[in-house]
Amino acid sequence: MLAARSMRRAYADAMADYDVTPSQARALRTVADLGPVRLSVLAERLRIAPRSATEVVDDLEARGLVARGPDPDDRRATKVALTAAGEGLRDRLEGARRAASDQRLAALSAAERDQLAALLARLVERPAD
Amino acid sequence: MLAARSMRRAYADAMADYDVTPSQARALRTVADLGPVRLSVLAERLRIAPRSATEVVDDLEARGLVARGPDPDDRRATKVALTAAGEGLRDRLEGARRAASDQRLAALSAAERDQLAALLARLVERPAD
DNA sequence: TGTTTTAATGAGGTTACCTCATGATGAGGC
DNA sequence: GCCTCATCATGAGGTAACCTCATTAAAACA
Repeated sequence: MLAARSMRRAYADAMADYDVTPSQARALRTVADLGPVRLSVLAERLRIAPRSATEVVDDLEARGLVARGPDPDDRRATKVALTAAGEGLRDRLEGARRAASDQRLAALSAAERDQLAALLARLVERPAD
Repeated sequence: MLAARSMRRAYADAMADYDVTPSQARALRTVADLGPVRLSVLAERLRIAPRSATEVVDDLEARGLVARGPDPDDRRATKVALTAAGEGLRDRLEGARRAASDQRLAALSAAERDQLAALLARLVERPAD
């Protein structure tokens, strides 16, 4: 947990330059991953209430990073997609994240990194038994 | 990060039965670790503003888990210490935490756990260069 | 056709933080 | 010994990121 915390802090520091809150960065990444996505699906993926997703999207939209559009399959729903500005920021954030990650992981050799990844994967794959 | 998140969630679930918020649990652990401690030191250790430490301690004190007392060395300061009830709860929380941890780590052999611990320690010991 | 469900959002609340101001105390200069 | 300045906890008031519940529009079903 110590290692994870220090890594998360490194990520947060890397994000700090870009004037997005952690919650906005998470939402931006998720929208990028899912493509044009319904608010309710986004909420589920972010593990927040649908009402809260509305707010995060409001913020991102106000910053011009995402855009709301109609869902052709359901006129009640709204689809959220990245704008060009959103994609640009997403790429820069991803780069910063990767740089922070690489810097940390430089303490280990390639073989050790693989070993670590394998061990952690074993921990994760454990279902909720 | 995935592994850490799933572990943190397991911890949170384990805590959920005991009617303390994560921030209270953290403060309780920290007070337990530091013994009778000044509010300002507690704040620093928790990485929150001194004013915020006052609030957390207010909550814990209202629940009878910690008690404020004078600092013999400085009459401006207040020292916070666990009560008997606080120690009891701390022990129960620690037990739950350990149980959750053990359950997760059961996916690995003892040798693998040692290996994992060693690798993570290498990541952590990296100073902020 | 009418009822029920589902999608997003308005209204208002909570938690865990924050900053700034204040009163009491301690510490250094002279 | 007194004066100034720093430091301790806390009052007052604010914010971010969540929440629930109520509402409106549209879809699904019977």
